[in-house]
Amino acid sequence: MGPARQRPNARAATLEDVARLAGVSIATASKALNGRAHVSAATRTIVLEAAERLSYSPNALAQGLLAGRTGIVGLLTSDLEGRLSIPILMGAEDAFGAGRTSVLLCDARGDSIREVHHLQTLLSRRVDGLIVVGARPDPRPSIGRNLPVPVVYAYAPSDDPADLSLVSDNVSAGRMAIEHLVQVGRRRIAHISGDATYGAAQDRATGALAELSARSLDLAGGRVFFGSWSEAWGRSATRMLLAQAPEVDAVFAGSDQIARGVIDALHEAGLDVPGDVAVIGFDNWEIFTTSSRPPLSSIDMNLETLGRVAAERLSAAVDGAAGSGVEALPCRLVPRESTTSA
Amino acid sequence: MGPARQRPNARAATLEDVARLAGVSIATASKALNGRAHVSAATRTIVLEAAERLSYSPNALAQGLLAGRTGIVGLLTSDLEGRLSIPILMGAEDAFGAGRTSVLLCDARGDSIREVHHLQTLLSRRVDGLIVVGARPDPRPSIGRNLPVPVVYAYAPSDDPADLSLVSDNVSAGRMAIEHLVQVGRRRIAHISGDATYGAAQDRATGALAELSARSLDLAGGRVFFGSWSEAWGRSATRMLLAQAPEVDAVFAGSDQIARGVIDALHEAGLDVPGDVAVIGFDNWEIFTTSSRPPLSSIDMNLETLGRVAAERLSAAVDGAAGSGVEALPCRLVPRESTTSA
DNA sequence: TTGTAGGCGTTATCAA
DNA sequence: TTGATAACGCCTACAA
Repeated sequence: MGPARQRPNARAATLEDVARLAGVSIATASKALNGRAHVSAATRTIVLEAAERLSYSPNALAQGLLAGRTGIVGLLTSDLEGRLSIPILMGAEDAFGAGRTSVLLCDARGDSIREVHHLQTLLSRRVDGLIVVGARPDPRPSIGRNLPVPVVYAYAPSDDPADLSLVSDNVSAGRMAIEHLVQVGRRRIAHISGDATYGAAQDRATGALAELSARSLDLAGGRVFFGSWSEAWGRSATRMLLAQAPEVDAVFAGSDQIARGVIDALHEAGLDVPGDVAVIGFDNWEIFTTSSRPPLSSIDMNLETLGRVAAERLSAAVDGAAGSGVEALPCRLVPRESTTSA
Repeated sequence: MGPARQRPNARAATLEDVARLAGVSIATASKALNGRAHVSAATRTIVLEAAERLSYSPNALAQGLLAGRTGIVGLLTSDLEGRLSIPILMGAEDAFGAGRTSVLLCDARGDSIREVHHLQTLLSRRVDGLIVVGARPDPRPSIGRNLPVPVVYAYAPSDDPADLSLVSDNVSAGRMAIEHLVQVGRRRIAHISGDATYGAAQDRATGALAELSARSLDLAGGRVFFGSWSEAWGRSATRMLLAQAPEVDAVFAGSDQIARGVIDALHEAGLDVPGDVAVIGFDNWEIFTTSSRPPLSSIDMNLETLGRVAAERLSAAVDGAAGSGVEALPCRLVPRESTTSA
């Protein structure tokens, strides 16, 4: 019955342990610890000391059972690399406020069976909300209506318009890229992008073409060079481009990897970046942008913001009607030396 | 009282709802759903149908409260990019068996205050175990003894020998790299690595030197080129190397990024890879190994295995004494074209 | 100011 | 075979 000392792997102390050590009832201990009124200062002090001695930390399970909310949100992803999920997760953590809400991360690895399985596990754990992150920025199957928790899709929108989806505004990002290149004095701008079946690739191209057209400029090379999201494609497309439009003075690449291939090929052709040709990438993936020669300007999709807004929408949905439809969030241009003014 | 249809955001059904719909007691419904004996086949069918109709899924909180275990493990990381945590997380998920155990991911972002905070949150949520993933492969501060749950450190070991740590066997990985290069016919091998303050860099170099010495070979360039974990360092170190030891026929790079810089500089010097010089990297980071020209041989740290073993050790620790000390797990060599036999 | 008691959803024990 | 009941740890009306 003496004061319990910490022992290796001691079982966690309960409120009852604290109350007993403090010589008060469980109810009083609870009030004291939660800062409720109707507790004398002396009693409060005694209880707090007892809790301290026992390293008491309240059992969040029991609290959750009672409160009807767990303070946990599920993050269901298919993003093997984690390069999408992690920033989104961090944004969500920030928005919820560290400690108040935790994130349960489940990777379905592109397997819909596993996804359903994870979904059921998350629902069983009574998460307060769900963020679904797709692997590519195109509509993906909804995980279902009538779920007992609010759901927000991030990066990849749901194919059900009744769901709420948050995506990057790729159209305006395309405009942004062109606008920037024009501002640094370029006029003969080409666009080398990735897989044409990606909606994001189409959207970026649409935005870029719209902005060019608004400025009465033509696309260098006469067409968008769609291919694959690889460095190799960036190289070979650039060779084709140089053959068709040797006067090109800027390239808007659909990804940072493509941009690296573009720069590579430009160097091989004896051209200087940005002296002869300015290059801007997409994704702002640091390992590419900073190791590139010269450092690569790029467009950041603000994934942290996506996560933050997802968290806000979930919080809003808990107490009120959930939104629906697709919400496009702005991207951000990060200028570096590859597009320095000539 | 009629059968409840699913409604948008309907509250989750409880066991009591199922029992009522099936016309049995809560106890019977529980037994039927859990496949326990002493339930008639007819009753079981009725209960299962009721559960199905209500999309019943048991409240894991209530189960956990009773069972004294939550089926959740915490993953505490400082790995901003997620390139360590995600593979480790996936390995752990696999080992636990999907669905039986979920992983709560917390990123401390290198901030020890935040780390303590996350730790308390995780303990409060009564996780069954904790995996701590450091950002760099050197001893890191222990999160403390006498914790009420078992802890395994992965990638970065704890500085307290009483803790259990799982790390990659960098020494034997260094031997492995040299052995491979020798097997493809190389004799004049150099080692360009990263920051010398990293224990892993030292270990890999130690292993490499030991293997060279065992084969009576000298290190090309006469010393290990320590620098930084960057492509730029790979390039400049290679230039120095070529000036000092133009006869070099292989380079063991301390990371894939360094290896890319090495290959770059070799190409600039008019040398062929692997024709003139073979190059092997470290980390087996796919975006680098496959986009490299030629595709880069590399050493994989088997992070999934690290996660899997961490999960196994945690499971073992739950029912029995936890281990302690540092356990080194083998790496794996992935050959590609950059070290094809000459 | 303090303590008693009920309930959150589930499982297990024991009686019917 | 079934069902009432007691936990698990916590919070909160309400009673003392």
